[in-house]
Amino acid sequence: MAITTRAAKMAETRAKLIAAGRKAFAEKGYSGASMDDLTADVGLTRGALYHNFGDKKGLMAAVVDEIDTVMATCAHEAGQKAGGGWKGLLAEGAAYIEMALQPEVQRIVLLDGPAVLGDPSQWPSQNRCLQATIATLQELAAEKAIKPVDIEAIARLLNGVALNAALWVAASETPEATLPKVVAAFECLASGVLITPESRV
Amino acid sequence: MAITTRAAKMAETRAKLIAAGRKAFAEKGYSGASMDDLTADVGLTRGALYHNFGDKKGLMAAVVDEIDTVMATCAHEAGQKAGGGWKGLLAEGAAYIEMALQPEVQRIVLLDGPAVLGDPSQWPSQNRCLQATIATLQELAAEKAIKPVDIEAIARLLNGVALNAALWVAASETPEATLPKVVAAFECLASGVLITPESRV
DNA sequence: ACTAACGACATACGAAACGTATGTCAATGA
DNA sequence: TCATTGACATACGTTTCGTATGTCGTTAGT
Repeated sequence: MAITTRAAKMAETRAKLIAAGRKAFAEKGYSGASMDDLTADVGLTRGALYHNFGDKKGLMAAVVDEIDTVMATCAHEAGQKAGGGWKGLLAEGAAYIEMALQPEVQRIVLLDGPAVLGDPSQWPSQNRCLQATIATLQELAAEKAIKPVDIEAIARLLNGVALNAALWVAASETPEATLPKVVAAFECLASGVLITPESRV
Repeated sequence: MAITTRAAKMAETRAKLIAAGRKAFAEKGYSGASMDDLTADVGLTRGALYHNFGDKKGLMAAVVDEIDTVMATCAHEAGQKAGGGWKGLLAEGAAYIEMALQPEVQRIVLLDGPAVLGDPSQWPSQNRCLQATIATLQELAAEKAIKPVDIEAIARLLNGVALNAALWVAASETPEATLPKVVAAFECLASGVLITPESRV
């Protein structure tokens, strides 16, 4: 069944380039990554890259989208597993923070991503994550559990807190010790939107 | 009094390069800024740049430090003017958010800065701002006004929220309309650290 | 089945831009 | 006055990106 149709081969090429991009961007940063070296690592040349992704930034966008999509999915699943609602929201944030312990995530998504692709809130993958947060908040708003504030604003800021918290944990000298403190602080700030101060749904 | 001692001339050279750096980095981004063009704009060459700042990153660090120091000072003054304490903390955050409406701040400090210089919480200027926030929080903690959480964690996250909020406002299509919503959301989240839910000191 | 067209990728080329190594000129100190 | 130092300019080599062109296998039409 090793039939190699063109489409399959091209998909394989794209996958190989994205994988090489993840590695190179994570290890050397965006500007430090050479497209010559990167493509040679998987037995290709820059021709394949420019044909598939347009330019260096195009590959970066594909890499960021892949990583960020996985992050959003994992965070959402963590929220569902926690039962949704308020606890789900907290679990989602905590999951997001923990994922950023990975150097790959930190370097590519948190540091170089915004510089190369612009404000993260404009990324399609971030929008998916944002929509999930907004949905949860609307659910809570319907239950009159949270204050009457702009939901999108809160959702964006909450995501931003998680993202920033992740950055700090990653840069910390003792990430394992910092993580619980950050998660607690995150939950503390998040509780600001609750009407009943110590509500634990 | 136009005595041009060497030290004064060198300081003037540094100032001219930093000013040119602010302009070039703001308009073209870090990687897009050419050191040849940048230095030529102020009647110098790359020789002066590499002699004074070591490399391109060195100039970027000087530019970021200058801008960020001004931001920290302004934010602190806004906090003092609001009377310190809880209201001071909110005013500080709001001031920080408003400053990021400037494209120069957004591009250099919020986007390229972290990518080039690493996690902002490691910058000396950010540390000064952080210390101010920590001091205010400790003051509130002494009054038993806030929950018993890790103060440094809260301070870092609060700064992070402000920074992220600023980024969103700046990227927004209608910054003026977004700003009040974001500030309200910021205050909402910040209130999470308060023990008494609706405390307005 | 044969050929023409197309798509995927390689190769060659030109144009920056960075960092360094070297050169130059003015200011300082003995 | 003269040697030395420091601030800056100039020249050079290397690296890298993006494009323009070339090549080969595959598909479609007859």
